[in-house]
Amino acid sequence: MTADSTKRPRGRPKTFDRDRTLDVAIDSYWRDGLDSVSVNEICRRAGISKPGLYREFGNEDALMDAALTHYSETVLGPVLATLSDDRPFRETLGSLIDFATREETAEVPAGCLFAKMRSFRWRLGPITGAHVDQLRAAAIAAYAAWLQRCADNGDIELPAALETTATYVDAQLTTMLTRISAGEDPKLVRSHARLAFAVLTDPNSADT
Amino acid sequence: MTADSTKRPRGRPKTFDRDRTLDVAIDSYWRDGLDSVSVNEICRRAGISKPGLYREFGNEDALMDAALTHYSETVLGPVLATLSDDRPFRETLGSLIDFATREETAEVPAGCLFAKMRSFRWRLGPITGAHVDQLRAAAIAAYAAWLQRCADNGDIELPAALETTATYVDAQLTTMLTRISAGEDPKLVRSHARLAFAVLTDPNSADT
DNA sequence: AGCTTTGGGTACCAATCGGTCCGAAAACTT
DNA sequence: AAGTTTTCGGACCGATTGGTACCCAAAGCT
Repeated sequence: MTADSTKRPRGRPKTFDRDRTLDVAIDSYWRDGLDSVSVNEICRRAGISKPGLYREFGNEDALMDAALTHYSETVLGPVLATLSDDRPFRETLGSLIDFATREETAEVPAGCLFAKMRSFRWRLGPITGAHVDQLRAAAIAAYAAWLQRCADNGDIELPAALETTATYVDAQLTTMLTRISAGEDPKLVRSHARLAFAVLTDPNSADT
Repeated sequence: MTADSTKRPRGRPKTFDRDRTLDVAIDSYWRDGLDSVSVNEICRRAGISKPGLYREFGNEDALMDAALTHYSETVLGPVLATLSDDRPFRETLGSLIDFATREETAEVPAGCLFAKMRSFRWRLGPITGAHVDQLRAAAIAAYAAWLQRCADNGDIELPAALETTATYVDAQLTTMLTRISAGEDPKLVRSHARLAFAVLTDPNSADT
């Protein structure tokens, strides 16, 4: 049931390409950082007019939120979903580290748009800001569920309270993503990841 | 030999207070972040005119550099100097963590101006940027010397190459400072510090 | 007093920001 | 052909940015 000429609505046909604009916005924010890409710049890169963009998204806050929504559906969701797979702890952790230290390609920038938005948190508008908070809570809950399951399996031993450990994993991964985005050497960051997660992977003596 | 009325230079006497202006700049950059304090704002807060500031410092880059210089002399230097004290590893590490997770007071903002500049690195001007790079290298060298000495003493066992371990300590402390600046709970950050540095403080089985 | 020297701040500059007004353009309906 | 409806984008808005031209005030020297 493709729209036929008979189904054409009244008025001038729309030529604004929402998806393409969103792609440009995501890539720009992701690659260059939220604070160095203005609305003007996105319009320039997407080859659209500013009123067109504002008609479609409303304002900058809503544009960023739309970008985050699309990003979380296509990138973040799948990554967090792998936490539910029943694989050995070390294997899943390795996947997470690989994701966090992925090098930049022509198609996909390094780092993570969500991580960038988190470090930009206090400058975000109310819509995007609330969305970031919600996604952050969801990520930590996913980490917690994963860790709890691995602890129940005897796959790991929790080195601290579940909540503390989950936020620790979150903080370490976020830091890695930030550093990769900043252009640091992925090899070095991975070495640091091994040190940071040794407290989880190594059988260590319990101390005070 | 205080300058007497006889030693007065020609011309109109200077009323511009460089030290006070620098104090205002440091406090503003430190407390509010480099990216949210404009030159205009600093002039407003210091109660000086913009040309006055530009006559004294030249441009924004040089002003930031002057702020960083003063900060490194009064805050950063003393902290890194404690690394040369011959105290037990855990004690020195504890001091570093206390410094990094210090809560904000009326006089001293939380976090660290240098850490803020590092996360702002690619936006800094050439002068301040080079200065930050140099201070970063100095900090890592100080960490390396400290760790090497503790390893020689048998106080710790290096979990990785010296350079890797030194940059790891640097990265973890910087992350802590950033998170404290972002308003995170110091208690939680300190818990995470215990986890992150367990690889250094705990006697752990050497693995691959 | 006048001249020189130095420091002061008002008022401006072009560029950019997020955001909007409004008339032209392109389709369908009559 | 003449409306109606909808979307289009050029040109504009006020605010803010880093930075400066310029004129005047305040001092010592002659």
